[in-house]
Amino acid sequence: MAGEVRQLDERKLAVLRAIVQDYVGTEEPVGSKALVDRHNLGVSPATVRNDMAALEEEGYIHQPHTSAGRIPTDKGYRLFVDKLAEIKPMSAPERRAIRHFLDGAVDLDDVVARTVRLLAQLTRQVAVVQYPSLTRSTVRHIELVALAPAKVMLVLITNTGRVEQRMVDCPGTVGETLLADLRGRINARAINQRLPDVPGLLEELPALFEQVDRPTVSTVLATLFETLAEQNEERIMLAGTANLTRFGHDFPLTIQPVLEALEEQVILLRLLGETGDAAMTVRIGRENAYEGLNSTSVVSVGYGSGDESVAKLGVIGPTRMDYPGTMGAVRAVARYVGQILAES
Amino acid sequence: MAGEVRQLDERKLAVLRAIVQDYVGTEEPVGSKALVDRHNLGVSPATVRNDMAALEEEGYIHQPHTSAGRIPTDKGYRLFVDKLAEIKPMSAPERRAIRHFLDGAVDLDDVVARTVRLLAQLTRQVAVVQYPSLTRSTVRHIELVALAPAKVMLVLITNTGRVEQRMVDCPGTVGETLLADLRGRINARAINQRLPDVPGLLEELPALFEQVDRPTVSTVLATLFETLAEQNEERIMLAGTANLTRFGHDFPLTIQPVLEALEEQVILLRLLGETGDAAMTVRIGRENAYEGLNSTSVVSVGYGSGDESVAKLGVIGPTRMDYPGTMGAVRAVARYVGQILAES
DNA sequence: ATCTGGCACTCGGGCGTTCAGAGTGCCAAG
DNA sequence: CTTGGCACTCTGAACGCCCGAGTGCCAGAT
Repeated sequence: MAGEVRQLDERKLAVLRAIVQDYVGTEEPVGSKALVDRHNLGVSPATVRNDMAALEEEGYIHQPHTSAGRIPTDKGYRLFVDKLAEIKPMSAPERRAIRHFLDGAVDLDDVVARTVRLLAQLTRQVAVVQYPSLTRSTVRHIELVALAPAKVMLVLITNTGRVEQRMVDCPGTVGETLLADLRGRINARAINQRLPDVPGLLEELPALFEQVDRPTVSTVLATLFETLAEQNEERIMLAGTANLTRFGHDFPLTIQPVLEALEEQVILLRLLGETGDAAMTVRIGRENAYEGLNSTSVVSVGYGSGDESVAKLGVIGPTRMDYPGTMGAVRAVARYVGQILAES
Repeated sequence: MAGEVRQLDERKLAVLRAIVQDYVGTEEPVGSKALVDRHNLGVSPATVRNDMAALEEEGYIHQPHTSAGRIPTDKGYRLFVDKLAEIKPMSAPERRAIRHFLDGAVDLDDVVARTVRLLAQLTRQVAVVQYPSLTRSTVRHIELVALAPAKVMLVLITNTGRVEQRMVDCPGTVGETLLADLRGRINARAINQRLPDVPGLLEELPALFEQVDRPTVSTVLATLFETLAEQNEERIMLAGTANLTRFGHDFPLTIQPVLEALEEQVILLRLLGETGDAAMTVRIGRENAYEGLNSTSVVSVGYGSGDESVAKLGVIGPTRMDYPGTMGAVRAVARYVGQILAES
């Protein structure tokens, strides 16, 4: 049949858009009168009421009680984000400020710290930034250092500036020549390779060494592979939790599960993990898998030094948030932090 | 004159103690009747009322409005903590659980992460743990690695398991022999020395090298000293912010400045910095320098691997907290994490 | 000298009532 | 299909009321 999903005509969409905008601004249910006043849709309140009834019928808005204004539902926000809103670009001064603020960073930690604070400030919400993950980055250098006769320190440096170090307890004494040899061979093969590819490239390495040295070589490599694989080392930085106080009126109930979620790196990582690599993702209310965040929305996007994403960042706010502005800020910050990473 | 500070007799103190205990339990102003019911002070409500009047006169308690019960003031809590309360020792099973939970840690990050979670769980408040500071610890090893002709990586490993690394851009090419020489001399002098003492011990080092190498040596040493001195690299880990929701009824107002404070490493570091090294410190309400924490209390103590403290930890909670229990938990956790550090 | 019971007083908070305003749905007319 | 009109609903603020918990004080008992 022709209209299995009933088509909403142009004006009804305009009404929905207006409702979302007003509600986000005032935090109060918005009625037909107020709507026609503030937005000049060229029709009367009565007409708007009819449209509202239709929108409610379709599940885009809902009224808390009879004779109150309307509030967008998750579905309403979803439609708004998908069809009705344009991402609001940052103004030139804002872009300059972002750029300038991030430029001051001295190392990777600092970049991430500045990014997350910046994002929290711009959006006035809770910001989350994932450290550039080891998985996507490439090897800049691998170093082996003898600390004691049978103790070696392994240091891995990535192109994103991240440094990981591990102690390796070797089965026997490790000579400096062996170490130098091993170091040379590892670096020759691994430099500029993506981390997940490295184990494959080093597989045949033990066979190239003398029989007696093979246990040592294998031990070192095992630790290296472990370090490379260690996904759980993915770290996250948070800022702007104080903005939670602006969440809603039914305060403690909403905020507690959110605070709990924010403490669980695992939950946050999963949250960001659901973000598509390149495109910006918006998860609204119930769309969030973790139910503590059922009354929040998450706007996230990947960022990276080159054209591909090495990590994600985003913000968490009430479903009633300024989506165009938030999305604009998130996109801009992701873009600039990517540039910074590429330069360093 | 005899009693410049009016002496509070034994019973009045007992009344104060009872008030604090009850208020902490119920969160409601406590009246004379309720007191004699729950604690068997062998006197009548009327007598208690007289005592209360005296206590109020002295500023230890106060009533929100006429005809309400009494609430302890900061001064009342202070007296309670100083004179009336005994730190509540952990039970044997609790101690075992602490020990067991901390024993599972695999590296320093993990120790700190586990400690802070544990503390938050035990006290049901916000826990803060400072990373073992570079200042107090000693050098285990210093490593120099040539990454490129004029680029050296410097790695500092401390006895607390902390690893710091820096890139050094040298004025000219650095030969491997020079590097080995320098590495040897530095380590010979610095190993097992306290970090702040190291610069003094290495001062004369450049003079021992050939004229041409001195700029390089000086550059490396400068970076090393910088790393040693870098107090601001002191990191802090937090947990239990969700417990803030149990703070009080006048919620958003109390919680916002606290959340803000928790995000500022600087504030937290200063907070912990005020802790006396060995003794446990309790700062109650207004005693906290930072005014956002004026309606909270902070219980903190130093911990360390040997007999001396390398860092601080503590909890932040409402002034109305269970001081004996909290202090017991803080002390126990500090003790055990110290042991763990000493072993590793 | 101290404790106790009694008593009058105060005040906050819960509860029901009232009232105004905002907003709705519906209908009949344009 | 839109509009103005109208009757209806419901919330939230304001008000008044009363109960009860708690106090301070005093006079008498120990």
